[in-house]
Amino acid sequence: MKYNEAKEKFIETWGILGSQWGVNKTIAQIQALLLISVNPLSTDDIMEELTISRGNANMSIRELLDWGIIYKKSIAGDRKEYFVAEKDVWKWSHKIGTIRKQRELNPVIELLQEISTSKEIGKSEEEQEFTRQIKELNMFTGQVSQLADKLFLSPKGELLLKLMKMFL
Amino acid sequence: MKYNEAKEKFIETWGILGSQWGVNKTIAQIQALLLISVNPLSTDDIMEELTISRGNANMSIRELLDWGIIYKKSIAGDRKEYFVAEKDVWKWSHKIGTIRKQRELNPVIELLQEISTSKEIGKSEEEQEFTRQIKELNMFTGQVSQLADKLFLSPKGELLLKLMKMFL
DNA sequence: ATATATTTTCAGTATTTTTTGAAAATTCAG
DNA sequence: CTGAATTTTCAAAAAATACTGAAAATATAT
Repeated sequence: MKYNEAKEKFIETWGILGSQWGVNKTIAQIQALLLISVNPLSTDDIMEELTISRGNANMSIRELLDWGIIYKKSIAGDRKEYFVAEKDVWKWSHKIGTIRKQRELNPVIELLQEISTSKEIGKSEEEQEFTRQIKELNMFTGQVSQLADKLFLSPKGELLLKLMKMFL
Repeated sequence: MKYNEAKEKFIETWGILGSQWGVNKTIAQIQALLLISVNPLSTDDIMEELTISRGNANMSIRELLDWGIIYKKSIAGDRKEYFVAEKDVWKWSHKIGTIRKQRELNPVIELLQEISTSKEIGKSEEEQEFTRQIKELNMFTGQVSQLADKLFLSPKGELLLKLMKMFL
């Protein structure tokens, strides 16, 4: 595969992956574009490369900045703002993971916790089964969540590497 | 929190979580409903409980059957079909994980692999940076993917439990 | 076989999400 | 300041996704 085809396919595929996992396609594509770019890119560069509107580019860039997985970079003698990606896979995946866990998973975990400990749920077969199932879910998510936190805490995915060596 | 409120909130929250992660809301809600239900439910039961149309219920149920996380169950002397959820968290999350990994992640992994080993990508700074970044991504996804496989292979999440004890 | 119950399909509709583009706001050099 | 360059905002349009409901297909009891 030649460079240009590879680049296009990568950006396209990354966008598809994003949208399948609840990340807006444009946002994923901008990250992909910046990830593989040597130089900082301006909003206009990004608009042109992905053929998207200024509004879309601006809002998507802002979201990536908010996630902390791309940075602003000014270029001397140029009024435009430029952007670069956080290139360390571990760092950006860590950030995405942490933010999404907090925003999306924590509400669920909290609800499971609250239901698990509620004293107001009765003892009928129906209500018991409900509580049992919620508790099981609560335990499971608790475990996964803790493991994820631990993984994310270790620098540069060292723990991940250790685990790999230990178990594979 | 009382049972009815808890049940409603759980189903609602599970639906939201699903849609944030690329799973249709109705599908997630049907799984939630069946998960906490003592008895098998018919299509009509599900339609009524979630106030959705027959078409929607039918198609969503089929998808859950395809994923293998709910089962058909016939009730003696009743012509209707009934459905029960796979209640073992480990089993159903394993199935979802495996299917989504294969459908959505594998195409990306394969592309990264192909680009990583392409002999047609040149040595300009631009193309080198591209290859470097793709290789890093390839290594990372390879590691995560292997760990995931390993986790999913161990029965009942024993490995997960071991990891927890070992590291926390 | 026939009638009835049940399930499936899918064209049309509704809803949600994403994108556009132009106006408004901001920034900054002279 | 002034005005050109740049960025931001957001109402409206477009696109993608999900849902409905009724007709068609299928299954089953008598």
